[in-house]
Amino acid sequence: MACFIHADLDAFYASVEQLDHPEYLGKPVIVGGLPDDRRSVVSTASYEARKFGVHSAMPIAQAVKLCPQGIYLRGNMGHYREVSEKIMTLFGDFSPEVQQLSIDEAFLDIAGTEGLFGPPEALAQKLKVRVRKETGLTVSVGIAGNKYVAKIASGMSKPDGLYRIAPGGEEAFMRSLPVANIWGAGEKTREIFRKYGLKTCDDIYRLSLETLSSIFGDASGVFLYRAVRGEAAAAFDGERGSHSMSAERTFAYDLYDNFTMESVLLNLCEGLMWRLLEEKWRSRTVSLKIRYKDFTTESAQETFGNPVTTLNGLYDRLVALFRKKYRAGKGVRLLGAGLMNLEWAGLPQQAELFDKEDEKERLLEKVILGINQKFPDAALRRFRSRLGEP
DNA sequence: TCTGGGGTCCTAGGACCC
DNA sequence: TCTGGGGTCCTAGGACCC
Repeated sequence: MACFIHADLDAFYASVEQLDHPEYLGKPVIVGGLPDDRRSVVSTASYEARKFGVHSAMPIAQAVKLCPQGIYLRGNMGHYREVSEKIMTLFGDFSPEVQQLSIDEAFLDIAGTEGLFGPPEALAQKLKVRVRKETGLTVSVGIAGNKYVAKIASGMSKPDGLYRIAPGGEEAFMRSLPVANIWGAGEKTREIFRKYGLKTCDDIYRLSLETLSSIFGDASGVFLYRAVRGEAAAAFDGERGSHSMSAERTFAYDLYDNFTMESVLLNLCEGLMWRLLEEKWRSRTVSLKIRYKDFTTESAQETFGNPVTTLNGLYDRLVALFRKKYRAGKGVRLLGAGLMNLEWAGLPQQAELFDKEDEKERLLEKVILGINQKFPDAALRRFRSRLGEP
């Protein structure tokens, strides 16, 4: 019998900070930015902070108004990743099949583990105790016959909860919920729900697949049809399709100057190139993102015959896109760069793809990109001068 | 109170080929 | 002589998630 656990750490970043700084315990902790950081948003709010109405994605400035006595932190992603890895390893002791969904949540396939850990609730209880003992963190757990329903269940058990949907009870469970509980239906979709007077999953359940598809489009129609029946979501299964990597930066104050903006693009390229080499990916498609001061967002991408092999090559392609796309004089609040359709590049390359000069440049760049991880400013200056900029 | 950063997936239209 | 149908790749924009 199929059985899945969804394990989700409670207010992860804020909880880690409270563990590292016991003086924060019991206090409203808001990770995402300092009170004076312009244009920052809340990444995670501790449960104490949520009582004031502070929640994820809220602008820091608004959080400060709601909760002036809060402890505001920018956060330390590297540290959170370390803690996350430790917990994911621990999850591996309870199931051979752990599917990490994000930094703070994972699915565990626990079919056939009964002999070792007892019934699913007993396993979940042991897992919660171990996470608490070894890290001090609390985790909320959902148990169901498929991943989708397990995820909904864990969300309803927060914080520090445990919620099991009995086998076969998935459909009745989903139908009993308001539409707000549907994972995968965000603000825009909820607007359509309101427009059609759909308040509960049962309201959606009563609509035919044809009706749902005509209202929400083919893919979303099928998704909703299955979701309210408590059926597994394709999104959580199967092998991932195409990969991409991107980097972007929002500026505290809008930029107008091309030289400054192209410096930023170079900076973004360095980070991407470093990761591309580290993670052994290859890409032929470069993308650019510009968000103007009025929040309108434009993007451009171009696919080339040959993959990106050097920082110089990546920067040249990105700047060409930028010079074509940027509406001169408009204030820019965000610039982004990306590499799409990544392919595994771990296999030996065909030598003819790269000429000798290119190969020399790649080796030099790799060394400098490495240095850049430690001394960002020095490396940036050096590259700018190499690129012949003023 | 103006709206982060890093991802995935979907849609619609165009180019191109058979 | 007035225009099919399917498949694939590409691009721009959007919705959504944590």
